[in-house]
Amino acid sequence: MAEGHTIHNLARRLAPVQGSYVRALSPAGTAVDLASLFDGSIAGPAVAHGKHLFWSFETAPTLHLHLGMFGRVQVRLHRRKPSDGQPPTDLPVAGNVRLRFVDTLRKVDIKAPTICEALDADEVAMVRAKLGPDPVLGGPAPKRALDSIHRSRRTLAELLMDQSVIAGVGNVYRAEVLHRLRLDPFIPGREVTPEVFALVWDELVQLMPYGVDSGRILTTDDDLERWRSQLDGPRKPRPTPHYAAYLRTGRPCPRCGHPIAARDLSGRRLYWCPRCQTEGHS
DNA sequence: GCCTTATGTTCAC
DNA sequence: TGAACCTAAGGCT
Repeated sequence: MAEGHTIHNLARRLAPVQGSYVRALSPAGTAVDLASLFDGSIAGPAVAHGKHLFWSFETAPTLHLHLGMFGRVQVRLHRRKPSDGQPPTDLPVAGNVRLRFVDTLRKVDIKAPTICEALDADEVAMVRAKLGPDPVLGGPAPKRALDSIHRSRRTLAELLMDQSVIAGVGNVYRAEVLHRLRLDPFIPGREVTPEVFALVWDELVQLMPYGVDSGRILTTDDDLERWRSQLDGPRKPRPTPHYAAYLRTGRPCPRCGHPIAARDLSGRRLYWCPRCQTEGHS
C-alpha cells in the first residue's frame, strides 16, 4: 500500500544496510546502467518524503524511488551466510526485479517502480521543493499548506491528495481521515478554516505513524487498539486493516448505518458517508 | 482461468 | 478526460 506510511516504513527497513558495502544488479536487465552507478558503493541513509524515497550512497548519486500503484520493495535477510564473506550476486530472482542491492546480510529487491532513477543533490532538492509538508514528521499544522488550500478552487478532498499541499496522503488515508472527523469532503478550499485544517493535520500526524510501524493503514479505533495491545517484538504480526469508508460502497456506515457513497473526483474514487460527513462548514 | 479494480503520477489530446 | 505504466488480488464463471 504505497501511501506515505509505506515509504517511511521502507526507509526504516533500509536503515540496517547503511554503512554496508553493496553490490547493485539489474536482474531483469532493464536497469543495467543504473545499477552500475551504485555497484560497489557504501550505502548511506534512506529518507522518505511523502511517497518519495531518497537513498543516498557514499560514492554514488542518490537513488530516487516512487512506487506508484504497482511498485514493491522487498528487504530480506539471506538464508545462509555467504561462505566467501562477499555480498552474494547469484541469488535466485523471483519475478521482474528492476534493481537489486545485496550486502553480506540482506538483499533489497525493487519491483515495478514508477520512478527509479539516480539524482544529484540539486535534483533531489528540486524534487523535494515540489512536495508539501509530511505529516509523518509531525509538528503543528503548517501555515504553508493552509495557504495553498485557501488559494485553491478545489475541494478539501482533492487538496488532501495534492502532494504539493501535503505529502504522503493517498486515497485510503483521505477517505478514512475525513470519515473519522465527520468532515464533508466537498468543502471548498477557501472555506477551510484554520481550525478544520488543524483537525485534519493533527489526525494525520496521530494516525500515520501507526501506518509506518505496522506497514498497514490502521484508522479505525478497533484496528488501532488491536495493534497497540500487541506486544512489540521482531515477530509482531502485520494486521489486516478494516476501513470505515474506503472501498465500502453501498455498505452501511459503521457510525450511522447510511450506505457509503462513492464517486469519481478528479480521476480518483472518493468514498464517504453522505449522512454523517457534513461537518467543517463555517 | 478471465475480468475488473486498485494504494499513483505523468503526459497527450 | 483518458491512456499509459504494469502487478496483484478478488470476484466471477
